[in-house]
Amino acid sequence: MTPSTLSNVRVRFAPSPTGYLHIGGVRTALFNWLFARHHNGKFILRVDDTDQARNVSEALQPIMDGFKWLGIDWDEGPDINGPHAPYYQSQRSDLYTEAVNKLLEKGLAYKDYSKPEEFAAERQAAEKEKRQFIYSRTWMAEDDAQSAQFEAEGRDFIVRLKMPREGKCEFHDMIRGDMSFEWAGEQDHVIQRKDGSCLYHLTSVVDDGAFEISHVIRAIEHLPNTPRQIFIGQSLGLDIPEYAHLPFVAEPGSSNKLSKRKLDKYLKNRDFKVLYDHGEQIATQIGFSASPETFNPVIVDFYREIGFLPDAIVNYLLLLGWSLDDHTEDFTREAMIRDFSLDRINKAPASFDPQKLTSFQSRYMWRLTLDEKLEMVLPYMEKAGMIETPASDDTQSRVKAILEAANERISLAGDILAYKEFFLADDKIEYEEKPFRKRLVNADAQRGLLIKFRRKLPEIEDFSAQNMDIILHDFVEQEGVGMGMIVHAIRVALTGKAVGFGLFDIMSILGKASCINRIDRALKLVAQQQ
RNA sequence: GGCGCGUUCGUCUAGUGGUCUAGGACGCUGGCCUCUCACGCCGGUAACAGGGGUUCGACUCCCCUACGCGCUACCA
Repeated sequence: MTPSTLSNVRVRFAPSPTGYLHIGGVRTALFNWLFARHHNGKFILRVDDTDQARNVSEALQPIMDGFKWLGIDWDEGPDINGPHAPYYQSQRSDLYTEAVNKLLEKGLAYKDYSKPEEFAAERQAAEKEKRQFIYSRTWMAEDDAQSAQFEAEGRDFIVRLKMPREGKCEFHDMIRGDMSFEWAGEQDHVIQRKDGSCLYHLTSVVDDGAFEISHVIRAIEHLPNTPRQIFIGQSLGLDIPEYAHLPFVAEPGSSNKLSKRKLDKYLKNRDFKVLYDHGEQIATQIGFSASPETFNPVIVDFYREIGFLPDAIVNYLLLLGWSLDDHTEDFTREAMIRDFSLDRINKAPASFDPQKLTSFQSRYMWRLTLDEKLEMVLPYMEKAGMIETPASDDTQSRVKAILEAANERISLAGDILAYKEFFLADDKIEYEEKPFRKRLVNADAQRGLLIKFRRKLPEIEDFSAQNMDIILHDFVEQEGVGMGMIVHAIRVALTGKAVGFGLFDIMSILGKASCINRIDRALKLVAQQQ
């Protein structure tokens, strides 16, 4: 499919205002967005708020913010409107009522005066006999006279679709091919409640028609709903859109659908655990600006909070159910818009893999320039109280030096918080117990070397990494020992840690005075322990 | 129960009847590099759900079974 074969592409994503943006929803929205952009069409956001009465804007904001952060923009929708406003379903009820009336007039829907118990009894009887349930339409009123009669009995009505009971509904799915469903398998679905409010199938079809939606790209769970929606659309005389049903996103290591109702469970999921713990460590240091309920690896806020790059997430999600070929994995926005096509979407569910997402994130992070990294990292350090706000030039250059030295060790912006020892006063360093004992307390020879090395420091003028490299190598050569004999002791004395980036970088960033102070203090603490 | 969708390494996937002793990526793993960690480099592990057809030939087409998922709501 090339842009020239399709014109006037209009697609939509219809989130309900839940207060957070779910990762599966992002993927569906992304595919819609990509399809629209590829065909120079429009991507529309419609708010599915028929249920929620209040706080819609509050619950919608995080969703719109999430999309904006991810760089998924819409051409028509709540905050910007467009030719078919309003974009809130709660504000379009007149249209739905009108549609219901039209259906009623045409005899393609009917008022049903059954009481819920009566209807349920019929259904249960069918279930008991293990036969398919087909409503008897006993309480169906097809004209005013019948209605009056039922109403005289004190009955209320709801509106049901008068579904065909023979023949087939056939349609083409752009991902799955030709579909065929028996009409007999369909129920007389309710489209309007007793209180006049309308149900999803009706509202969705009416709005798709009103918005002139050309392609409905949505999750597979809607596939069996399609016949009844086509029925509604045809009954209303609307153009039927093309359909494309996406495979769902499954939980890590499982074929269960990733659900927004199982947030708590996911915190315990084995594959999510590592990511979550990593994130939590960062979030606790900056004081959780995301709400705890949305701090969850199935929600976009989580990733934003701890310093993921939107491009990494989008690139990862793109490949969850879609591929270009057998080797291309990195896509710029331009490339994905250019290359995206519905016919390369997979049919099978794809399970969400936090590890692979993380590997995309790392790659994207590493590609950033020093200044870009600085920009990302500074807010985290400020929020954690590690540096002053705004950061002085001195601080910024120290952070840059750390960024350069740490290099690939930083995958998320929040990872910078692991280097707080460079911003602590020399007498505030905390020593990790095990390496402190192993490299200093219980290592007489190493400690001896450290003391010797310490004595040389005051004479050194040039504390650059290059020079410290030369000096230390000379030192071990003179002593006739390997680097391993002294390096660990110095590192522990300077940073309190067993692991970290290159020692020469550490010394250079810290500078002469700090190095001396920290070694002296470590040595003093060792003496106290002996 | 009925209807529908799906099933290639642990995971994401390539594969559209012969190029497949099934390719790539993430993960895991052995080694190298090395001041630790990370990066990088070289190597390894591991899959066509099962059974019948069709065909000279099937991962690719058809059927059945199994398993998974969904719809069957006055949810979306």
